[in-house]
Amino acid sequence: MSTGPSVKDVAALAQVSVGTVSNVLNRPDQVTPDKRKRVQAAIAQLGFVRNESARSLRSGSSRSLGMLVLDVRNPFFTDVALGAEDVAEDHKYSFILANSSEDARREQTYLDLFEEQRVQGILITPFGDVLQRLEAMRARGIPSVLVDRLAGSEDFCSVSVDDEAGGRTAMEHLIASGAERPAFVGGPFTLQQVADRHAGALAAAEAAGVALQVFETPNLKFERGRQIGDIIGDLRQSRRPDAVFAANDQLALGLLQSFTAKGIRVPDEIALIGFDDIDFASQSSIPLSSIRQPRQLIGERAAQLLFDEIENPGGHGHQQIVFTPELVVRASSRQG
Amino acid sequence: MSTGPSVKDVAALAQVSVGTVSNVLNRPDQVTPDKRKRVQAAIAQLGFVRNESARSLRSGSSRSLGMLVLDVRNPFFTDVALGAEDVAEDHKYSFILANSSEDARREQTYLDLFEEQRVQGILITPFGDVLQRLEAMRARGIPSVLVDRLAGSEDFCSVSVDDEAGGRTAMEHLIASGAERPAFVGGPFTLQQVADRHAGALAAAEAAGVALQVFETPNLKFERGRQIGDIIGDLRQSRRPDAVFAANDQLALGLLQSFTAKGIRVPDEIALIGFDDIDFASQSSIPLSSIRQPRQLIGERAAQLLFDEIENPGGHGHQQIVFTPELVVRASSRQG
DNA sequence: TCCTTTTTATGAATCGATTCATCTGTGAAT
DNA sequence: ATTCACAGATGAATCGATTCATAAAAAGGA
Repeated sequence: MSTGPSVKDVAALAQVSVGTVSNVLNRPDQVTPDKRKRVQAAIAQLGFVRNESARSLRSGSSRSLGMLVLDVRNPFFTDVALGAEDVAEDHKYSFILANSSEDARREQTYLDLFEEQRVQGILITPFGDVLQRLEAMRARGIPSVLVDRLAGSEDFCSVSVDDEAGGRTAMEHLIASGAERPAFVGGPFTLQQVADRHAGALAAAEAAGVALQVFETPNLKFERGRQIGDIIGDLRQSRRPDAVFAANDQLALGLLQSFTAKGIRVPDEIALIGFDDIDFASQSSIPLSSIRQPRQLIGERAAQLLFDEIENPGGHGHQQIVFTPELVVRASSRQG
Repeated sequence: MSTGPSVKDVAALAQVSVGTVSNVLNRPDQVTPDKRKRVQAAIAQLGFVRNESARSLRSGSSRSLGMLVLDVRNPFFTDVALGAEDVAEDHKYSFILANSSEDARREQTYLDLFEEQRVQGILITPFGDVLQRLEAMRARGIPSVLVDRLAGSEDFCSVSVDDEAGGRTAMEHLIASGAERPAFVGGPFTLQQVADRHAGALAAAEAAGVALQVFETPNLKFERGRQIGDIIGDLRQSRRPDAVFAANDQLALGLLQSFTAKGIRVPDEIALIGFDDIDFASQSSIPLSSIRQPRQLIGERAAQLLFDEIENPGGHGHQQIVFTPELVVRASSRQG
């Protein structure tokens, strides 16, 4: 129940001043080896652990980074997070991963938390309408970088892929493979990624002179894919799409599971392509075609941009890094 | 650059004392509606955000939970984390997820971090030798619950499945399906889960009078499975196992990918079973047999036990919850 | 030896929210 | 009219590590 030993206790035991203890903790080479050892011994003996709250209260800085993703269950985001975490570790920052679950309320709650904890910077894949808030936070000294989402303005750094190009590529591929009644599955359209991927697909469809059916979903999760799969599967043949572009691989895998269960042959009856190219895409029952994003690299670059701004707030110019996604064709959309 | 407004500024603007501001923040119903509204208006006007460091320094408590998992890329753990996070949210606690990546050094680093941040409790799937440290932390007021790992002693709460039974079930199934040269793939054996799953498999093999080959791996990741798959695939027919039990699904999927690439037929030439039954298991190129664990439920129960101890440190009795895992047979081990 | 520069050490002041002993004002009871 | 009880409000003291101006000690230089 005790609050544990403090620097004072350590100082007393080592017979030095509290300032010296603090120096051993933060600038060990400015302390005589003799005293340094005495202090370290005292720390070990008492089991002293520095109170981070007191530290960051006084010093103002917290040495931690927050990352807020749309869905931790999506391997795409854990891969991105891993890349970012590596960079954070190199800088000796701790890394707090939070999950908005595509829920605007949770997103706000976690931003509150980050702000209260005075994290030094935020990596975020926004869900709701948070850009204004992020700008306000930057003004108060907490910068942020948009991840997997192009900054519309020059006010943010962002690391993303060209979702529209990705969407276009996916749809062109489906049409080139013979699709006559293609569909897009995904949502919500307030999510920029979804809107862009759809816009690209629509452009490709229009260019080819075919109509694009749309099935809007409230989120991009596996379960939802299964549900839409059931709906699509139950359509009568003439109205049923013969090719589906899903806004991400989770949805696509859900669709695939439903189709498989219903005995719908993929790609013969319905061709299918996803987005992200998560590891499991290549391993699904029918290997899934997808649009590949450089997952870890996105995380690394985003963290690097964030550190650039943290360490050099004045001379930092906002940058938008945009990767070009890559078509990966597998059995789910290969021409029969 | 400013440090932002503090309670003092709010108090000045609202023309009340700092104590009243604090009361509005923490016990709003003890403040006259009139003043309460003035304070809230001032907070909004200044954009005041409470400094969590100062709060928890003074009050001693942090209202946050730490969770340390072996591998965030493994969907098993994100599912468990999700269950725990839900419970944490119900209690209005924030939830910090960290990733030891099966690395003892990182594990210690994150425990340091949790301790420095004075989290109220820890959920951990231990990798290295940390039980003593966890006991010391409990003595200092930070309790922990072991996740996916049975506590050997009565000193901890734990939520796990019976890994030995799971291992036995898996191996019995392989043998019943005709395996004559079964193998176990997994590691390191210092990981209790791995040791137990292997022990169960070994017991089943001995009972059936067949030898069990072992391929030890340094971790349980996808990549490693692919590597071992290549090694196994290159063995000459007579020495090559005809059935493999992998210590988790990630490994199993890696093995499967390698086998598929090498043209080895599963299950005809080599039968395969994993452990965890992650969502993707049912969706792999050849649907993967597995031993199912109740993933979210494990996380929920663990968090509940932790809260029980946090909120009632005196009258808390340690509990070991052990779920019985369940065999799920799919194509990867179905008799030909 | 004495003076200057550099290196180490000291400890009071500080960060910002919370706590709690104390004070004020209102209304009920005598 | 006087006392008592009590809800509300106050603000100085507090949590623990860091900072920084200052002092002391050590190392060079003349």
